[in-house]
Amino acid sequence: MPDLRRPERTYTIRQLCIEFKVTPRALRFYEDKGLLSPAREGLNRVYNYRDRARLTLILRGKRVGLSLSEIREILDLYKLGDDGAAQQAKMLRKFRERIVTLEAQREDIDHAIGELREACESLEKQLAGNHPDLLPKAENYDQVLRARLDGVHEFAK
Amino acid sequence: MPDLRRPERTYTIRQLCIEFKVTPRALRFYEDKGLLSPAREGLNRVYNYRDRARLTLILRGKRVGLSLSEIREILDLYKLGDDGAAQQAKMLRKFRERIVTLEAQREDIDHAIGELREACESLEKQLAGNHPDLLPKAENYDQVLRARLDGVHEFAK
DNA sequence: GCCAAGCTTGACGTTTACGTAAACGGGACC
DNA sequence: GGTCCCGTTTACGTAAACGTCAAGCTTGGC
Repeated sequence: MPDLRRPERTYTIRQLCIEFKVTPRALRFYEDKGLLSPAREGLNRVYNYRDRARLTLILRGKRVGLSLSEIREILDLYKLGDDGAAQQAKMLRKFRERIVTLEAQREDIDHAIGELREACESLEKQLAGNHPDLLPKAENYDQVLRARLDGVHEFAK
Repeated sequence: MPDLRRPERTYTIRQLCIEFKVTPRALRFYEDKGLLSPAREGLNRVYNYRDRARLTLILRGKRVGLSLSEIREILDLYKLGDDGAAQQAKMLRKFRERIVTLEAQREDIDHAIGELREACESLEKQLAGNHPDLLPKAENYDQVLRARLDGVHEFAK
């Protein structure tokens, strides 16, 4: 019996689904699209730690707004490794482009957060004056913190 | 003839499309979905500065990954203003939720940017050693800066 | 031996955010 | 008077990212 914390550890489709809060359909879909290619044991899929790492990247990519095909491109580029210098140069350009895009997105997000904070403050003031009973309390930091430490992301949607 | 910089300024659909780099179809679609409601001059749409501001918010929302219906919700909440305290409380909760989501997204983006930077550095080193001719130069800061000052965002896609 | 649980592969349905084409109206220009 | 050009509505098409059956295999438990 293998040490469950070792890289030799493997996962069933369901285990990964539960851990990352996705459906089996999604994982099969990613496989269809060439983003994952787990081993098989008979017909059943067997995911290893590399598949798990790729899934992490896939989901992160999704969270920052990349399409599956864009994610696939990046994953493929990684895979190519040191195939040819020309490929590497192309890869470098792509990465730089992506960085610029992401930085712009970051600015948008900061902007949005700023506006939302202001709106919250103004709302809090109004409510504090008129209906302090209705004033929802700020989040429980303990909970938020634990969720983050657990790697849980249930904020989406 | 009105001062074009004043809030009284109005816009045709095409003017807004060019300024924000969207298609007429998109603006009509947003209207269908209740995100915009420009005045009419006969059949023709006439957008004022408030419509323009809403469009700015719509596009920013899109950039940070909100769906049109989510954007509509937020816009509607703004519109409600000080209708009822209960509505305000709901709005406050929604805004706080949205902030948490956006902060998580920002972390993802930072993470992704970090990884991409590392990958770039490693690629640059390899290329510098083997094929310095193929090494693409970092972006022209002048260009990037001017684009930003112009409010141009052509990084997407 | 059988049934339920969990896996598999199709295959069709759904939502979102538009694209695209058809058919029409009204000014401006030549 | 024709013809662009810009605008309109209506309507069907599409790509992405899955959801949702349907039908079948296999494996453990009773």
